[in-house]
Amino acid sequence: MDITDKKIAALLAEDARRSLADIGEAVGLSASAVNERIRRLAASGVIKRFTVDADHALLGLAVTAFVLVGLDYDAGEEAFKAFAADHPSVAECHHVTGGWSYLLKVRVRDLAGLETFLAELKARRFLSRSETMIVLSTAVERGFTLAEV
Amino acid sequence: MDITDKKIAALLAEDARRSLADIGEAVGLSASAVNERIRRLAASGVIKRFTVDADHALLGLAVTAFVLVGLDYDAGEEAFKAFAADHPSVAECHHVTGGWSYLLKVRVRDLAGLETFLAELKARRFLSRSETMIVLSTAVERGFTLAEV
DNA sequence: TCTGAAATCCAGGGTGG
DNA sequence: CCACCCTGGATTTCAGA
Repeated sequence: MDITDKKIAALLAEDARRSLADIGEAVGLSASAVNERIRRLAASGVIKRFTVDADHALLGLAVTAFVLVGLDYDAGEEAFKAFAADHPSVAECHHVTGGWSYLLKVRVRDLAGLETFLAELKARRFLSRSETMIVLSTAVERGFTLAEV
Repeated sequence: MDITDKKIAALLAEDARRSLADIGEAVGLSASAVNERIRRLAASGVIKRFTVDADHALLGLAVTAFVLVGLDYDAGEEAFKAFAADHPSVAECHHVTGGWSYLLKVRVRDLAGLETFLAELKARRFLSRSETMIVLSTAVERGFTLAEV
């Protein structure tokens, strides 16, 4: 896990389809050496998976929202996490410090879909309170850059 | 943009290194037909980019936090967005509805790094107020699943 | 669907810390 | 001695016809 590995990881985060030869040129290694490093990065878990960024609006999920959840602990924290993991609208679920228990990032087709989602949370008695912030626009969304490492 | 395209996109979101033949088998198409569809998905912008999910903790970014920003509009909204776009610690920046202007997702090495980041925001007079939620654990983090489409 | 071109993967051997 | 790198060829994947 040296600086070269980090450069390779950053290059892959930008474009995972870059050829090994290209990456090698950028970091000053042969294609096979790069291949071996990527294999190790994946094996060690630094690279969790190869994936694609999709444009959710084009896929019919026009609305993104963040939901601050004040959990009703009678309902069970594990049950809540299981619900979040299983629910297809939940893109992220973080346990956070502060006045709220969890922060959810949800993606739904439209505002009606958001209302349905919130109704589900209420029906299952997970909420003691909640606050929803609808995303109007996203200025930045990225994996990571080298500078921050 | 039919159901097959969505299936392909979902499969790629799970594992972008799956072979065309595998994907073809899953959706009932030949490898080259899949190849052509992926090319179109990328060209049309449904697939924005191929990338990797990295384990930020292993890369030395142990702390993730969400910062709710109440913008001081004298400082300039465009300037703030430019700051967020350029700052390596900012993973996401969303303009949101509700009592706060922006929601930032930041990744830093440690709590000292978080403090430094907040100090930068203050030094540039972007904040009229702010609230920081540190991520204790992340239960869900994924691209998208087919069910939600 | 087929085919040439390109990328990836693997084995072997070499080099430096 | 171990970790890492390079070369060269076999195999797979890819993009266009």
